[in-house]
Amino acid sequence: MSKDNKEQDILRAAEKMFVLKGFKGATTNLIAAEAGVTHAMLHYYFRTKDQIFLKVLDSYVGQMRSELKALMEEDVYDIDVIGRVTEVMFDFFNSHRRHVALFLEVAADRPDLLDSYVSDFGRFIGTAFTAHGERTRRAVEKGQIRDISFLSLFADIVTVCSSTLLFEPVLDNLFKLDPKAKESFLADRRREAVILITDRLKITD
Amino acid sequence: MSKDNKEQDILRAAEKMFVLKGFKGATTNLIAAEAGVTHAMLHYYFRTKDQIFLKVLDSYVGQMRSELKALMEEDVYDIDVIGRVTEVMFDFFNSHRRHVALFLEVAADRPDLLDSYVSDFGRFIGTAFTAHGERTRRAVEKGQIRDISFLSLFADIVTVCSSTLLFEPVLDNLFKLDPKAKESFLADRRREAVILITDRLKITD
DNA sequence: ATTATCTATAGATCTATAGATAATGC
DNA sequence: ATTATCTATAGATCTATAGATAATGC
Repeated sequence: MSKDNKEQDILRAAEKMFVLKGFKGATTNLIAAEAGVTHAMLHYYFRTKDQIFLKVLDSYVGQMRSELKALMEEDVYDIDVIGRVTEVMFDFFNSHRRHVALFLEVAADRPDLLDSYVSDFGRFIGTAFTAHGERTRRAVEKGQIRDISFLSLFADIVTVCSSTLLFEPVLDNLFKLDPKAKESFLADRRREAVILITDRLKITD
Repeated sequence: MSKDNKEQDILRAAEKMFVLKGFKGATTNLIAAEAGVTHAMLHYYFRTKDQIFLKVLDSYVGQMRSELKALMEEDVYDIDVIGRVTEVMFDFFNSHRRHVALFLEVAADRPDLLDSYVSDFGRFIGTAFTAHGERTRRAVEKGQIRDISFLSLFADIVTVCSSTLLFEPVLDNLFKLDPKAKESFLADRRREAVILITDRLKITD
């Protein structure tokens, strides 16, 4: 009713449609219909589709980064801790399923939309990676985990946690897994993710 | 010049653009420009954009399946063999990089385009999975590899081999890795993929 | 004659804006 | 008066087709 409501409705609708249909697929008409207004309203509040996207992204990046930061704050050097971090990362990707696909689409098709984040992002990555790189190096030295760089470890975790979720459309539409089967498959993948990461770090001597 | 040439030119251009821009992004105009004809020619030869896509896909599915079949023909029960299969799978995904992303887009947005493959695909998967499921079970029984189902093993390999390549746009556009750095990163990922898979299968007793 | 190619155009649909009207806040 | 909302429409662009013209194969 009041300004804030419609504006928020539009942002919520936009987020839903972007995530569901991708950047190109989420037309202003579709978003407007979902928000229960005419598409002219989107332009009234946000001028352009790009800016709506950036607004949506903005509300996310903050949240995502703090979640990721919390996740990386742990002292990563113990195998059990890394196993738990893997679970948290899996759940993180799981609860942001289609967001990752959206992010990849935009990175590929409209990297300009992400420009304003690049330097910021780079700085965050930079500090996190030097700190964790150091910790990882010491853990390897002390023989707590097998030889690995932090970059490889991070890429390993992202890899095993995100991949299944990116293939979700295949599970849904091609294999036609029913929700129950999918749920149990995903639970399997979560266990497997932890096994893959921790086994790789165990010292076999 | 002759009919076959233009028709082939169009298919080649279509494949290139679909892979580069995705299904939605590869407009008939773009494909026509790439092929050096007017877009009316695409309709003359193939009637619709959907049919062009299906023609392109057709030429691929055969090739991909035979590659995949060759890859799965090995008796999968020895850790070294599985390690080599992982390398082959990584190279397979690497040489079909953007095809996987295209496939995921179509599976999500236009699953109807894949309908004609579903039953066929299902049959292939079905036979392959029962055969390999049995082999895997025996290998586990004989103590050659640690307890795992073939489905999990297959999903593990696909996961560790495909993920990095799906994140390629992020490496290119956000991290702005130069080709040299990317190449060495990918070589790292390839080694890591093998390590992850084989370590998970080793008997630790 | 048949096949290949182009121009022109129809009909959808998309983003964006102009301008009229309704609602709200003094 | 200002803010919010809608209708109508401009201007791009996309897929698809009709119909004219050029090239090719008898």
